[in-house]
Amino acid sequence: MITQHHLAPSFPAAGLAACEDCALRTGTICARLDRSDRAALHRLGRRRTIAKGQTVVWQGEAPSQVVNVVGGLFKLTASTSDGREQILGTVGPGAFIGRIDGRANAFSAVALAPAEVCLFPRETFIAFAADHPEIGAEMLERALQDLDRARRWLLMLGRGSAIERVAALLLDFAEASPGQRHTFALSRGQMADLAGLTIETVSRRLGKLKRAGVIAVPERDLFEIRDADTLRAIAGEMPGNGPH
Amino acid sequence: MITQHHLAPSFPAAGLAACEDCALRTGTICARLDRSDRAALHRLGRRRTIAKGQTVVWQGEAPSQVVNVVGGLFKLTASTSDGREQILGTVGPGAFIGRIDGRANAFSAVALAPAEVCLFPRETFIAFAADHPEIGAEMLERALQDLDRARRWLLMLGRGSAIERVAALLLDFAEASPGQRHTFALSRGQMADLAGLTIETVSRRLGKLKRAGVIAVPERDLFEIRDADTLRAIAGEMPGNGPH
DNA sequence: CGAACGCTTGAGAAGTATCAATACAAGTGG
DNA sequence: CCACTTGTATTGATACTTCTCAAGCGTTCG
Repeated sequence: MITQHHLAPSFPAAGLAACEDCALRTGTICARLDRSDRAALHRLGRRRTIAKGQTVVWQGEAPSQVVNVVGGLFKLTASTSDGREQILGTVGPGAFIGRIDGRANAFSAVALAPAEVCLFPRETFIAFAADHPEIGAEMLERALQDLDRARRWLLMLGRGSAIERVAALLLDFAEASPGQRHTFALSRGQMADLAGLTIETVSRRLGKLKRAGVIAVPERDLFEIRDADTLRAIAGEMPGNGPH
Repeated sequence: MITQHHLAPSFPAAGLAACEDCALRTGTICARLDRSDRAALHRLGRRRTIAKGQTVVWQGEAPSQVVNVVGGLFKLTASTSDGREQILGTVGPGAFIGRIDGRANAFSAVALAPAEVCLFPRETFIAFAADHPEIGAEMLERALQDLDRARRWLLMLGRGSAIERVAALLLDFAEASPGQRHTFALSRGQMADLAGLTIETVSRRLGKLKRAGVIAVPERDLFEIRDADTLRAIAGEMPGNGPH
């Protein structure tokens, strides 16, 4: 789907031994490395905690470092020259941010929630990756997944109405948190930026879904899906939207 | 930009020795292989000519083969369940189409012009790529480029007005054919599918640009840029839109 | 010539953005 | 504790853009 979500709410404390805890996770760049290689990679980078709202990658700048997301949630945003912002997607644990060629970043990456990352100097990381083809394979897999998600969202933005987009977002949020009640991972404004709409339109469409009994919103940042079938029908069965 | 274009109008005749001519090109998957490896890869696939309008990859199907585009132009399209079609982008020589994991394709690939491709059975290609890391590196580079283009277009579809999208397409076409006069690489309907608009809106916006003296359209599928600065201003300086 | 196709143009309908007012919760400082 | 500010969400009225439906035009091709 559009957003990748938290695998777990907590992460190991930052520290020298952090890699050994962290690498147990599936889906990280390091996952395919053996213990000694992982230790070598660990020495090249440093672990940092990113506060909510902080930017780790800037649009238009050639990155001097690459980012491996360990925990938390980032939005990838791009702006037009006249200041309109579009969220290109969100990424969570396991994501790799930063170009490996020397070109400027096409987007900025901003933490939506407190996050944990590993930073590597770009050149150093490239040199390491050259010696470890497993990393390249992992990165290729991730890139192809990201490409798929981007193209699915492209279809949504190109051909979907406002209510289709909002419904798709809700299903996306719901997928991330099992159970009956779900939280809005994004504010209304962020949902609008992601869906290519305005805050008002998002709010109105949510209201419409609420009045139609498809969802319920007991609190401002909580919702419940009352009629999942209708919601899915509204979102439209986009190709690949089913269970992966 | 959004579309990748012809590197040259002609390609070597299909034949057993074709690889040796073709591989001289830059930007193909094979480019990084040495002569003997290329010959080995050549034995695994087969070369085919694709007629205009023919589909090589189907949305929703798990691909049994992967496609390496040698020449021509393809559109990548996806459809919603109710039949609305969105072009996700176009790809030209050097492009690689087809998932390497077993999942279903997220889009169809249709030839917009007579094309030349190399087809490889998926499993066979994967096995070969596993033995030749250069291929993985090349594919990663391509995937990241494609991702960038997809995200740029995402910004356009999410935040751009109809006239911005049309102007961006024109600049894209112009970039592909040097000189004063440029041809529309796509029909009005295809431009509409790509820009997420209707045929009528595309036609109307073109008329508006024509009346404003920004472009001239001496023939139906030819245009001239009269006021490049204004056209660029209308398209909006999207990040990375400048000369690569 | 007539049919088919792609493109253009028009009028009205639908959807979304914009501008503006209001509500509500969480701080902040007196 | 209260008044005040700030940020976020909702709601309303209106304007604007784009879509939809429909007709007309030019070219190509049988």
